[in-house]
Amino acid sequence: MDDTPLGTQDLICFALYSANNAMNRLYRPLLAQLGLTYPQYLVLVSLWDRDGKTVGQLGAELGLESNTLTPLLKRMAEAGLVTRTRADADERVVVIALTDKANGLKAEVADLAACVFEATGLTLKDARRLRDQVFALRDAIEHRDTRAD
Amino acid sequence: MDDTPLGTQDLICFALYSANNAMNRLYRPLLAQLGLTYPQYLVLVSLWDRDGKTVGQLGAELGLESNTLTPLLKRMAEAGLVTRTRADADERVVVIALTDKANGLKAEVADLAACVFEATGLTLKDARRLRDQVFALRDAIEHRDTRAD
DNA sequence: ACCAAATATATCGTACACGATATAAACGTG
DNA sequence: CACGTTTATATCGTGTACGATATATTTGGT
Repeated sequence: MDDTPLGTQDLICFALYSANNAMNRLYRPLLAQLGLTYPQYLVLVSLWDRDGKTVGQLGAELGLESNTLTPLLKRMAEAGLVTRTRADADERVVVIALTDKANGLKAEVADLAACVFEATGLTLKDARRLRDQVFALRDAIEHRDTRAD
Repeated sequence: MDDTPLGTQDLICFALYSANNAMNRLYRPLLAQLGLTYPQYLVLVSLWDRDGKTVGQLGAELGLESNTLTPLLKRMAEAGLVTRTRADADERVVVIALTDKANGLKAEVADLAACVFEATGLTLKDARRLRDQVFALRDAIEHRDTRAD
């Protein structure tokens, strides 16, 4: 019927894709000064909220699985940022805990996050609204059976 | 002043990150049936709008550079989806053109895009508004001198 | 016409993401 | 208390992204 000549600039998925890439390009050099990557930064933020999460709990929060998290956490452990310990109660579980070195980065990371927020040019209110809309979109596509088979 | 105990769920960058990951997880199995990855899909959409773009033009549109595009386009060429030709006028430039095989995917890709849009659960109006807000955020962080030195 | 600077791709190394699969520990039902 | 099932993490291969760097072509000033 309609030819729907959709260009890349019309797609909401491309908006997310290119905005996420741009955000990474903004974060990368700042985090590199601290020896961190973006997902490693997320792990720190998550553990500063509550330390001692398991790999599975981190994955549930960040939307990642062990195939991504295990090597990432091993790199963080090698860098002296976290410890990886098998739980006593259940030997399958690995508990991730922050080191003093990681806790020492807290202030610098807070500055960096403020700097990034300022770069968005958004008011706190607008940022919250946009954030929640993006989360809602994520949840919509995550919890949907595509029924494509 | 304030300790701002920001968790991952408070960050707009994490909203973008996790929504983009979720979008990829939605697209991936659908595109895999057509032998495509997500950025390869973007290349097709871009070239369906106007065929015969150079690597640099594709990069400007998609926000990527030759370090990402060159291997990606080589894989697409190996898969028989595009041709890569040095321009006569300027031998530095590589022109990317669609093959018949790529054009044959147009209808299936259109179905797929419609399916993804439906999964967002958004009205056309809301999707456009959100898309433009996300693009605006991207442009804000892209065109800002972080002045972090 | 020469040659330094600019431009367009390409190459390389690192670190994600992810589907598929493997391994090992804990659990449950008989 | 055996043993199949479930659960938690790990491993592997592929394909991005990206900074840094390399290569090749073109351009511009003299």
